[in-house]
Amino acid sequence: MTLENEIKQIKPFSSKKEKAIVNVIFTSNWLFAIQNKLLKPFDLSIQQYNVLRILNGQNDNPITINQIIDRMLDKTSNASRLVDKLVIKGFVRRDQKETNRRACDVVITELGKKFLLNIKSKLSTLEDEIGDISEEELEVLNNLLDAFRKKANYSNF
Amino acid sequence: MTLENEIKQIKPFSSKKEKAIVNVIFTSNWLFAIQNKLLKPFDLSIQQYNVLRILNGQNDNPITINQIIDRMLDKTSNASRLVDKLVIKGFVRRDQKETNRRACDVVITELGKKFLLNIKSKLSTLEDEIGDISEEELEVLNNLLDAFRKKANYSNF
DNA sequence: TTGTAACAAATGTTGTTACATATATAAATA
DNA sequence: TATTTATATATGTAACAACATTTGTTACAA
Repeated sequence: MTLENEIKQIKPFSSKKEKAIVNVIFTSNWLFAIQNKLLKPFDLSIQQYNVLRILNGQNDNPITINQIIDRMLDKTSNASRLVDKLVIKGFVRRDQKETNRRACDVVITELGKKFLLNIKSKLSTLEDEIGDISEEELEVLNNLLDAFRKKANYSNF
Repeated sequence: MTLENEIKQIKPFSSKKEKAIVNVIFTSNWLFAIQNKLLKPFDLSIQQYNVLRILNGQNDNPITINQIIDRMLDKTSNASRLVDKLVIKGFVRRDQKETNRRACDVVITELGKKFLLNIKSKLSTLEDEIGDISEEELEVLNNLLDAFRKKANYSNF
């Protein structure tokens, strides 16, 4: 179904670029809704899930809160409290850094790894069941999205 | 810049589709942050802005709250309170429907139209300054996103 | 060395969102 | 007609997020 039909738009988009902007946002929200539904039974928010994935991707190298924020898809200012929740659940450990007592080392625990593995097996069906699109097309999509995020040099946002 | 660099990922994505999922979400958040920054001086949230655009797209035909929800990019359950805020600002009118006293007619006011026009002129620079990508590529991007949102018939999310 | 600035994280506050529930009305059915 | 069910919106509540501020620590310059 095309975007115009899905959002029941009457006026056409004023440009392909405007449509692409809306299309990216709409698709993202669509993915969010699906993921959210899948994560709900695990009592884990998407942001918590993403932090867990970031830590898992570190191969046991601890990272700081600021580094987590850097790597997050949505640069939330609440990483500190997100980590809190993961600590309470036992999925994450947070220790004061030895070299810098302001910063802290955050690392995923074995329990966190197991939990994530369990979730991933459930979520992988999501990947299988969406996207009527070939490997070549996925490659193109990824490249176009990367290009789409370029800003003009003089722009100041 | 590629996605992997932007989110400083160490492990590669396990599939092009997984990368595409993250890429769409990341790009959407990127767009959100830019739009948010541009709308901030107007004291208007993105959701309020979107509702205003939906109403403006109606060519003076009133629509109900449910129809607004239908057309929204993020199907929030708070359309009622969003309309509240726009009514307070004088950008929108809400009347009880004559044919159905449960429902209501929501319509944009002249003030709302003027306000939107003013904002749009500011936001159009956003469109001009992002996306290093041709018209043909935008067409491809839009089609790929539409295809990406397809679900397998048997899937139940 | 002392004072100031910069930094990393945590926290307070305010507003928003999601979800469940309530209210009011309309439609359907017995 | 009376009762049940469905519909459209509104609202209460708890969790969450954004933003600003605070706390504790480090760096650096006078």
